Amino acid sequence: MARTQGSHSDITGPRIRAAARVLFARHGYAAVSMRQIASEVGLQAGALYNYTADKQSLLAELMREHMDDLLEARADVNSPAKAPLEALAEFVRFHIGFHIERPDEVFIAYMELRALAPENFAQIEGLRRQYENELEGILRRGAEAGIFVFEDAKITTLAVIAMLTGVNTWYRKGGRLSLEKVEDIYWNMVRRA
Amino acid sequence: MARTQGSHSDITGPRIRAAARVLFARHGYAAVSMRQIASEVGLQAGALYNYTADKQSLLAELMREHMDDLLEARADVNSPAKAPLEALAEFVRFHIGFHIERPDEVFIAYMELRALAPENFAQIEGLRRQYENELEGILRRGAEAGIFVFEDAKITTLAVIAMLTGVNTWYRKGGRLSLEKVEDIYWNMVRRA
DNA sequence: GTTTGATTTGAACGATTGTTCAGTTAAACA
DNA sequence: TGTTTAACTGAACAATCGTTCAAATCAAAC
Repeated sequence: MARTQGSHSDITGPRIRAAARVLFARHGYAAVSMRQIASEVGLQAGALYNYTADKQSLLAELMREHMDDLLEARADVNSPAKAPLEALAEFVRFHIGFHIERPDEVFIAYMELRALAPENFAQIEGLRRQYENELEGILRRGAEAGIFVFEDAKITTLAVIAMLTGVNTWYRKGGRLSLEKVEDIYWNMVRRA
Repeated sequence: MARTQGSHSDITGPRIRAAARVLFARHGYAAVSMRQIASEVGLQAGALYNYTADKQSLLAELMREHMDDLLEARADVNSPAKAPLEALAEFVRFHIGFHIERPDEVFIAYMELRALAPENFAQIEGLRRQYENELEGILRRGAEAGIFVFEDAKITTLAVIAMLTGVNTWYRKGGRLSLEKVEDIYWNMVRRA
């Protein structure tokens, strides 16, 4: 066995995904060629296929990685036995904080769903629903306790998440507002609704 | 001169743009081929070039058409000498009403700016700024009159428009909420901020 | 019924696409 | 030092891309 150390492969893989992430977010999946990605990493196009089965899988991997990070980070923070109102506040702050740090990933996860092959779409959609269920659970428990009032838990879940993810359309790191300010703003918006 | 009447060209042109609009919105500009567009209209790809110089111009035309409609519709409604608060309410209702009726156009105008060649980008951006200036003018007049309070008129303008255009991420025609309800909701949100 | 010119076809073009693969390179082991 | 093998190159592939254009088609005008 040669080249277990000093090998490039354990650093090239992440570099490829990073380049793809930036290019996909900036120009869109369909508009980016494998040669562009390779050139960004300093490789020939053929070398990419040591790290991904094809272009489609590269996109799917990026999305899966993002969703896995999201669910894992959420699991780290989540404390199951909390009052609904407190749990909702915690969720809002977590969601804003996580998404504000990853504008490229969020943009891709939202925009390029249409570029996913059916099987990949189903998988990513499953992870997404898993995350939505966290919020939906909080809302349902709140409704049972008579704290929250809404018509449909599913729709309300989607509306809240759409609203929260909307931060990324206007917030840029290093802007006037601090993360805490933004979290407060959105928490107030959610609470009112 | 033959075929001034009964000619197909005055119906084929709009049909091409309509097909392109739907396909661009659904799959993205880069992912849609001229052959797909042509096939949707029942033509061969070559025939499209009687109606557009190239694919890029087709996209630019769609955007320009949309922005022209927007500015024209706005000019029809706008009554210049109104109190700032009333003018702002009118603007919010107009913006929501106009955008909610054109989800495809709005989505393309927002997403495919990156696909525009520099000169087309500059032109569309000019029209967009023209529209933004309408709102910015209202805000400035309101600030001078001491009715509105904000730090930066330009940023506030962008924030309000981004927020309003956000309707299209969740509102679908035929949903539970009526147009008037939605207009009310957003007007309340804007007024608070 | 013939002419006319707008409209469309169908084939072709060069470029670019995603992908494959035999061969080269160089680091790690014996 | 020589062998091994992961990592990469560079060329090639079939397919598809946007675009062009001569030829065919069509319906209105005379």
